[in-house]
Amino acid sequence: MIPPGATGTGRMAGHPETPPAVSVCLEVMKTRPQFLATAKGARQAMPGLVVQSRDRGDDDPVVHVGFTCSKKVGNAVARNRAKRRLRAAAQAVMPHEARPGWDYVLIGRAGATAELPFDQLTENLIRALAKIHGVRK
RNA sequence: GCGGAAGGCCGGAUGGCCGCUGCCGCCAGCACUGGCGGGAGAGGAAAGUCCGGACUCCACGAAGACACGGUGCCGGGUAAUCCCCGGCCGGGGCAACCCGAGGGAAAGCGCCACAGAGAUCAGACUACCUCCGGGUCCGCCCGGGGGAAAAGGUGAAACGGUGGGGUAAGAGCCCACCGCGGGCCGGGCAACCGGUCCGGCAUGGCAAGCCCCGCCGGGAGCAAUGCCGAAUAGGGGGUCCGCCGUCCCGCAAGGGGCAGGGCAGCUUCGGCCCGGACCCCGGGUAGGCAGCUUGAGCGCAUCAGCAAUGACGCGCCUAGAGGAAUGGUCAUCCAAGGGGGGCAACCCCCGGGACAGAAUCCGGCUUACAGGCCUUCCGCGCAU
RNA sequence: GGCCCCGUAGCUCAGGGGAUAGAGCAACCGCCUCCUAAGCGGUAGGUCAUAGGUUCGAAUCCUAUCGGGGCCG
Repeated sequence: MIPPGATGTGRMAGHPETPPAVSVCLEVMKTRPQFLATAKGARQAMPGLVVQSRDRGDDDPVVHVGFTCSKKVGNAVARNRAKRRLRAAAQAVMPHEARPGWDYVLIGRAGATAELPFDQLTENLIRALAKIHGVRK
């Protein structure tokens, strides 16, 4: 999925094959308990998306990222398109902005996630992460 | 040129950068895997899950019957169908053409509200004709008997229709045509069509009411099914057992033997109940693998056929994910739409892309859909 | 992905070819009471999910569509 080659537990932190800027290793979260746990954490809404996140507090520096859309967004085509754009945005932003050991869930919003220009969408994501990290400090 | 009918096809294109999922080759590697290169990667409906199959499991002597469900003009096509093609009949349209669950109501049962005199073993309100009696303003009226079922009116439907004869008035009472039923002849594989003769009105509608007749159907579904298989808990089996106690050695410290605990029992062997540790076994969850993509496949040509389709030849390989890849972004072009300029061809600017995302695989049907292209045909108008 | 069920008044449901489509609760008006509740009387409220078809006639029968809900080892 979005992080290069990130499937399964074979990928451990510290390997240098991830994007060179920051040594943050991304993984996609898939299971319902992970989503529910992250939903209890900090939440930041922006015009183009909603971000939920939490510090897992364990020693594992892996960053989990989940993508989701409610049926409010539209039919299957609209939901898949929104999730793809969120993946593309996460791929561009998360290696630089994410914090090791945190989980993030990106939620698509009706209309905006699919229609907003891409640079605004990434800018939304950066600002949302900055706000969350600022509050948590 | 205008209006219309039918059928088929397409469903943005090209390129750059960054990514995702399989496959192939090379290199590295114990394994997991990693690197480089190459090539592939959503639809006509992928949808609804309405039909039909393939495939898998379950059940079952073969086969048939009953029940239940489906289907229903005839012939053909197909692996099969509630599908497709051709034809028939009925209805609609000037026509091209379109629509139709379209077997059986003289096997049986059931239903036909309201209105109406009468609704299926039909019926007689108004009104018609006639006879008898009475009345009379000589038009006719009243009462009773009989004839008759044409007219009015009701209804979705009134026991054939139109016309003529006939009659006191009438009636298939008689005649002609139409309709209906039966026989014969001709055409057609058949549905059915045409002709002719006879009968003489007998047979209201509803079977998407029960039903009868013909044909079809065993049930469940890829979350099917097969294989591998953690942790934890639990099941079966095996071995061993702390503390305490007791016995032996020793002056003592200590060492060693027996013994897990409990119950019944004089004791042994043995029995029952309750524990702990370790090992083994099978079931089995998460998870993984297979099923999983070469198939009633696609393209082209020829032949057979009115066609659906079939036969044969050559060529091609065309998604296989698994909470689920097929994307993000930029540029140019193409078309819908809008504005401006120009007689026009055309030019410039703005603008923005229908319905919709594979999930075991096929054949159909149905539904959604911006816009575009092609072919054939019909009617009207004009010109020749 | 597959299988199955249900759409009738604001809510819960009847009605299974001929009704003006009913019942209970809720709503509104009135009576009762010092006031409220209960009780009594009355009123209004429906594209019978949508579209075709069968029938003289459809909420009811048939077909398709739309919407909602449930189940699977």
